[in-house]
Amino acid sequence: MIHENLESWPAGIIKTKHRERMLFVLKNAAKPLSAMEIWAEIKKNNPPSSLSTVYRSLEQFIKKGVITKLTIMNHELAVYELTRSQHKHYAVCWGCQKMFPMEYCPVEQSLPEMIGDGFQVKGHNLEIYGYCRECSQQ
Amino acid sequence: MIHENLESWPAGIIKTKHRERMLFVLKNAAKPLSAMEIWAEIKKNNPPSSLSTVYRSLEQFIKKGVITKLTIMNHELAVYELTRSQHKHYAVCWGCQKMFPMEYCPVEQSLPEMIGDGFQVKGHNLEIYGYCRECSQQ
DNA sequence: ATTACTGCAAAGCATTTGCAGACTG
DNA sequence: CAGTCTGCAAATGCTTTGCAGTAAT
Repeated sequence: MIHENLESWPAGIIKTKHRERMLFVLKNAAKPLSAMEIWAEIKKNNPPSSLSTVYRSLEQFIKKGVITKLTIMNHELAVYELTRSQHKHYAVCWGCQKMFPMEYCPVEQSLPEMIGDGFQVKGHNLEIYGYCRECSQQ
Repeated sequence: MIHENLESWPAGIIKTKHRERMLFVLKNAAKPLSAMEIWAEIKKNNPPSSLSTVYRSLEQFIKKGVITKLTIMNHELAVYELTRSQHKHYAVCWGCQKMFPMEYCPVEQSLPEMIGDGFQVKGHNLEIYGYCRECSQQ
């Protein structure tokens, strides 16, 4: 078991065991997690716990900007990740559904020129689709 | 009422009144439509009709590549649009939820260099978020 | 003490599925 | 005629909500 304390706690959110665990789990996740995946992790250390609590806490974190909710094309579940100062995009495999983080963001530098009509840009979401190395070989 | 015949009918899909109407509706839509919005349009001309038929036909069209399903961040509904040779992206307003089509795609030219690890790119999805002119003035 | 969080169970809602009948080619 | 589509109703599955009890400040 790893030490779970986070350096700082987001303002305006009451600290509980479950929520500490939630942030820890997301912080160490290699990919965005669904509510049920987060719940499964919490249950290991903090039973009892309920899915509805996870959803309610997610809602709080999202409202504070700590967590970002992603809805991936052709996935029915929503997934969640920590809001990072340097955001990531993912390549999603149509074969195995795995998500591969990408470092490069092609949108950043060309955004301003894209938007006319007084649209005030606050952020963006980009997903790449295709087949990962394993799935494309089959 | 406008003449509704489409120039060509997608191969491998049985032609019915409902489905002709579905494509017509999507062809003339200014934005991607949800299944329920499509259903509402169909009902005007072809009652009776049912939502489940719309979903089943959408599935067929998607499988043939005629229609593309989009899942927009922070919208709970999926929306659908005709698959166009020149794809579009949308700016989604956090205020009024309206979707504004954008002509420019910043991803196209820089895609190849982004993907390592043998990931075979088949497509992408990009959404811009923010506030439209009306909503940002409030 | 007051306010907010939690578990449980039930409700909500978009989407899917089963089935019998109707339509397409 | 065979195979597919359709409407209706019921089921599914993720997410939300109500409520009574518990924990946090």
